[in-house]
Amino acid sequence: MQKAKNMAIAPEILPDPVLCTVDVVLLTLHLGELHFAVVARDADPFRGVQALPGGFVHPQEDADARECALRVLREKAGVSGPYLEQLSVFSGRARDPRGWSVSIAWVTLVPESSLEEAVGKGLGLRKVHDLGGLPFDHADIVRAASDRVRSKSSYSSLPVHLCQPPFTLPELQSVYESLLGEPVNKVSFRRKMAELDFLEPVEGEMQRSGAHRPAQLWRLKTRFRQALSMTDRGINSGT
Amino acid sequence: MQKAKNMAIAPEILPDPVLCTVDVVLLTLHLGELHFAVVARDADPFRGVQALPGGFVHPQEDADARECALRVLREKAGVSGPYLEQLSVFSGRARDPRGWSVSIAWVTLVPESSLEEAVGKGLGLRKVHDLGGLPFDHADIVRAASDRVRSKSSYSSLPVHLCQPPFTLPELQSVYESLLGEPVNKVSFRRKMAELDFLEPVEGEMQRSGAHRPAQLWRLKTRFRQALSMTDRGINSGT
DNA sequence: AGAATAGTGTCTGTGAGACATTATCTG
DNA sequence: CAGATAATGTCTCACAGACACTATTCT
Repeated sequence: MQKAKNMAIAPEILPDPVLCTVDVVLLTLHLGELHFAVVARDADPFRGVQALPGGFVHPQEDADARECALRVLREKAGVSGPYLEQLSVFSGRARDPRGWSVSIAWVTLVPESSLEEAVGKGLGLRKVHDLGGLPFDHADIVRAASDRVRSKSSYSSLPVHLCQPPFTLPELQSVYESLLGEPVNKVSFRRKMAELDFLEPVEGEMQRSGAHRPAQLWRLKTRFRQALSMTDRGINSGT
Repeated sequence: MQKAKNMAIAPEILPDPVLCTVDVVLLTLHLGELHFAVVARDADPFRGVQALPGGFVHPQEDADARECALRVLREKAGVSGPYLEQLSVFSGRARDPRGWSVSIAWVTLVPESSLEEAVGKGLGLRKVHDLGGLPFDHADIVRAASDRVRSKSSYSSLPVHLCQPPFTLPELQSVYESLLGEPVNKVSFRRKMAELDFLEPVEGEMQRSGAHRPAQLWRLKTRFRQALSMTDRGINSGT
């Protein structure tokens, strides 16, 4: 990379500076309820307050905003290689006392087991409906994230990222039910999973909780680690 | 560490500057095909090249990014009060020779008739598949916009914004068919419009092209000017 | 009257949900 | 063998699409 300060901008047309940040809504399922991760802020404003993991874009380190979000996730939650989707931009002069700011918000879904170490080091988990005391417009961001995830859950493979592979279909079904907030018909659910075709069986079975037939174990097909599998006709409530 | 006092940010923790811009994909239907608007750039880089209407965020003028996009639309395309939806953020150090930049991209849909004046003043219209010669990553942005609009068209009221009210149901159906790229079943289409419930009849009828029964005229219910009406089960092809 | 398009009634096949049944484990 | 849960077979009803029919205009 030899490219120096090639294209300078004439000072008179340089716009006023905008603060450019990234915030990540890290979602996981804890005791059957959707939670998001918070960390204590280490600087003003709101020093010490629990907030979404985030930070300024570092143009020297981050090739783009996705890389920035991945860095934040690595540094603040010890998470690597997760499903990561851009949510929306939250912007304006009112949301941050330091000035006109842009927050590029991301959503990521991880199985609870992948957070154990970070939770030991101070990462917090809060229910997505418990939004009190969040700084900036982080409550809006979390609401947008959980709305997005819930609505996508009804017609896509998205919820699978909350399951630690390998997992059974009954386990995955209960994850869908937690997100959708209602029971799902078992036969329809399995038909839909077959149609979406994002799972592959893992050889070997699990027996868990003793006295019953063992269940087949499954994992996500690798080509769906970032792309979602979607269907026109959603998964509906059942039984 | 941080010695940030009240509002000021200590210089040592100030991140490198990021260029913050807005780009708008203005879509309309021309001769039954989806087109996007371009304007000649009035400054380097790419001065004189046809590009998406856009520009730097002006923190003094724009309360937030949506207001900025609306200002751009007003100034460069003479459009006011359109349906406007945030598309995505395009970011990184590679997309703009001036440095690490963020483009907050928006999509807007307008009826062709509302562009007549601006087209007379130099606004260009290009087919969404004709992406040659666009600067920056504008081709990616247009692709993302048309993909988004096409996919939302199958299950929402989105295409209605391409129709100048009042319009007839056959006219609206042909707009849906243009976007979906396939014919739609008339009975299903009308059932779906009734279910989505975003239209209201306008008193008076139109007769057009003479010799046949006149059609009822419709317009969008006001509460759907920004919000979309959505359905689980999409509009599918027919006949 | 006839042509042309708007708008509706109705049949049918597909597929989602309900329910019943089989399968396979533990104790 | 009983009990528990996994997995599947099958019936039914709702709804999307097909098709035919009616409605209303103009020439």
